[in-house]
Amino acid sequence: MAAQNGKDIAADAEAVLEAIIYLYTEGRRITKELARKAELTGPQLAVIKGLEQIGKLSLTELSERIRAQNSTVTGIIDRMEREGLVVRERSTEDRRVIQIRLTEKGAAIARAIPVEPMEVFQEALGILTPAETRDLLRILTKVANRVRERTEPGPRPKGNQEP
Amino acid sequence: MAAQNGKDIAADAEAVLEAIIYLYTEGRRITKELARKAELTGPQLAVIKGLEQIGKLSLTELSERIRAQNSTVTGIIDRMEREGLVVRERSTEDRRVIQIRLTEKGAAIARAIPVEPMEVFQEALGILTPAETRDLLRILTKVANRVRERTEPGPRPKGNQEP
DNA sequence: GCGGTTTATTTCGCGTACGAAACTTCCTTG
DNA sequence: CAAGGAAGTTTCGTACGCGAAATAAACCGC
Repeated sequence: MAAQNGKDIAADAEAVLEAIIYLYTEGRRITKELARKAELTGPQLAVIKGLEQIGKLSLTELSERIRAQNSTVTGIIDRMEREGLVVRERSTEDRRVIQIRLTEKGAAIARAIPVEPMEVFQEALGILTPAETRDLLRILTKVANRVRERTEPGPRPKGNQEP
Repeated sequence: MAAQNGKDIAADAEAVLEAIIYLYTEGRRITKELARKAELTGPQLAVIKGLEQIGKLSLTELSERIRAQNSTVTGIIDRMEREGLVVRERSTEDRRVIQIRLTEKGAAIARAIPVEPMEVFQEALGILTPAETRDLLRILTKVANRVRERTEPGPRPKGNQEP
């Protein structure tokens, strides 16, 4: 029951990071491959699946959903509109917002792709025992919260010292 | 001690994935911010730190180190060479390979950036008990190996069914 | 109802990121 | 040693991905 020294901890941190990077990039790769069968890119598949579930989303809502900046999503929607997969519609209530919805072509593709990208992970996580899954979630959450604390010191994500 | 049903497991998988995505993207964000202080980008910082450690690397070795394709790294090195941070040298033994090493300017910047991006994670992992760290590593490795099995079926990563 | 601020989206410039094809050099094998 | 393949790098085309600035519409207080 020797306590771990600094070197061990550093090595473990490195290994954990390795694993996280591997899982993340592999997840992206799998999503991309899945999308390719429908002539889509990864982000485009995420958009189509999001719209299929909700039906209609503003550009900002879509951005939050796929974790990207608005300026990025503008480009993605541009290309998808060019391909006839989605349409932009200006909202009548608030004329600043653009609603995005699937065309019939887009909806058909959404229906044709059965699985959520997430499912690959669910399958992999399925080999863990329930206790392991619980532990994993608990420990990861603990680490994530710690990182969050360190990187979001105050309640203001916008203000900074030089105007 | 009821067994978890499918819905619970799906929710857990989603939450685990959330945490992994969060940790990964946050890691990138932190690296990027660190790099910005030296007028670098994230990948450029990774290159400089890699070269500082090893001294000299071929483009392919560098690609593996920063987990990117050769064609991507070509562009990164182009820009870094333009900025006078690195130089390309054709190997005399094997004239196909390009060795990349830091210039004095690049080395100075490497010295000026004290921390490994990794340290933020080590700090965060520091709040775990040794047992938790071990468990985390063990479980993540188990999941990663499972994904690896599923995605690398045989010992030949190149062959496929249509020639 | 006018000026000032906020919110939603787009534009712009730059830097990855990837896969396929081209190019050069090296290495086999007949 | 010549033909052919393999390995290392670059080029090309396309698609993110981000932040800063621009634009347009809504809101707010008075």
